[in-house]
Amino acid sequence: MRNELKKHPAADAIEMLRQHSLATLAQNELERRIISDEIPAGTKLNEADIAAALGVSRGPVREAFRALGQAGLVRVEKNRGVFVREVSLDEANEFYEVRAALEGLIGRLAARLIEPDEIAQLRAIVKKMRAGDRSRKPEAYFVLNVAFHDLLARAARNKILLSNYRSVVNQLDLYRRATISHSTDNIPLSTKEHEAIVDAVALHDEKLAARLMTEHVLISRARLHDALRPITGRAPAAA
Amino acid sequence: MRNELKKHPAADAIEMLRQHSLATLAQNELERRIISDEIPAGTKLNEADIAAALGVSRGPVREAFRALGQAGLVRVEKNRGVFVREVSLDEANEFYEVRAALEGLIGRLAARLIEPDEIAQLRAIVKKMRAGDRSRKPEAYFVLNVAFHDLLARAARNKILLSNYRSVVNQLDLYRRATISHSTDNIPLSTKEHEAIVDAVALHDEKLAARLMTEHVLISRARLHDALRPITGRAPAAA
DNA sequence: ATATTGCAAATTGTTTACAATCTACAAAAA
DNA sequence: TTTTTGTAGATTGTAAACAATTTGCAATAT
Repeated sequence: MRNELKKHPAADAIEMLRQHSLATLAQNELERRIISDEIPAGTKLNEADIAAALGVSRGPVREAFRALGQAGLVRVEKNRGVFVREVSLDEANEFYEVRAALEGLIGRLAARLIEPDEIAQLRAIVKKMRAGDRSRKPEAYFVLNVAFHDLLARAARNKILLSNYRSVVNQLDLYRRATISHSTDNIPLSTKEHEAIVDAVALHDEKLAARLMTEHVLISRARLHDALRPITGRAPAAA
Repeated sequence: MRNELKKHPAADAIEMLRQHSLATLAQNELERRIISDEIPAGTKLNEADIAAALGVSRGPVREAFRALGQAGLVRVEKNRGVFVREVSLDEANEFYEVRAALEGLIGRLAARLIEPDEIAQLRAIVKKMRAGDRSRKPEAYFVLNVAFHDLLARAARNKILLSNYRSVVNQLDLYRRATISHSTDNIPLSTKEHEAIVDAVALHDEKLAARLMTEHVLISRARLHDALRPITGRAPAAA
């Protein structure tokens, strides 16, 4: 048996540097900035500028670009540069369809496999949503909404599903951010749906949870389109 | 209006080189070799060797590695190298769950949007499957099976769904190839399922098509596990 | 024998330099 | 004016050089 050393506090930091190359660092940092809308959709990403900003050379930045391109967060055009991806209305509709299917599976698996403490966490989130209902603070609600859905996605205990789900959500957010800053949505109704979902999951009712999750996504899409129609002036394409 | 030149035959080749950098070329070539099992799962990919084989420098190869890593086809370990991804049995089960959900959506959308000529193509594929039924040629059947499912995925007319579907299938194949070379599966039964799916899609019965597709995937998984149990000696984890 | 240590070679990570392409803008031509 | 052409600068694509880490294999110690 190998000599096991007691873990020193600094070991964490060492392990961090051990696994992360400059390319992954750059990738994580750019992903964070894109998802947080710090760098808005359509922005051109200049290699030299980003390399300078991160204090690295262009090589790692180019590697990060390739990964982000595959993740669908940027668009790479040869000899022209890379741009933060812009998601069209049609693409957003397609993403919603896929997300609805994935959330349906999440609902079913979560209803089957969720742990009691996770149910408690879900109820806590919904409680906060209800509390903030009157204030209608969109960004606060948005954070809670992400936490709610991500917690459920983790409760499904399927890593592949989780990563696919997160990928779809990230790309879909590129659309939402670009249009309205995730409008008021109609928070009270959405919160009621969340409550129904928690109840179904807590009762381990797989079919109901799956159905409610799928419907919740499609209703959210419809709500977003309703909020959008007065702006664009045209009805979104039918699903 | 701009002066439009008639398209010269060589224009295609020029357009090819115009859009593809050496990095994307390397990515496509490696992806092809991995998916075709020319490079089997677990293989270590040496940067210098691959660069030399493709006649390029290491830079583009490293960029390709990053994209393939994000696509889930290779695993990147810092300072150790990149390896063709190995998909475990547990991961394969997770992939099957996700694929079942995606195929369900594909069945529903295809039933809604499929064109007559596509139905004819589906029937032609199934006919070939039936013809080859007696010979039980696994690799020939495998090709037809891929064609069948990919055609349906395209018929769903959702680019996002299509790319997600293909990504899942590619990664799932890493598992199948590594275990048995996609066994005899029980081709007659599988072909019957395909026929039922075509009928449902041709009748535009969305609910039925969705259900049949989902079940088809889960049954395929069960069949693969049945074929596997005599080898591994243990029952696969429950879904 | 078994485990540990210490190089040398191989491999990966990163930077730097160079080549090719695009962009912007001015000059010339229609 | 409008369009075209040419050129300088900026930006991206690729290759090559350098630095850091790992790996394989002796030599040594236990």
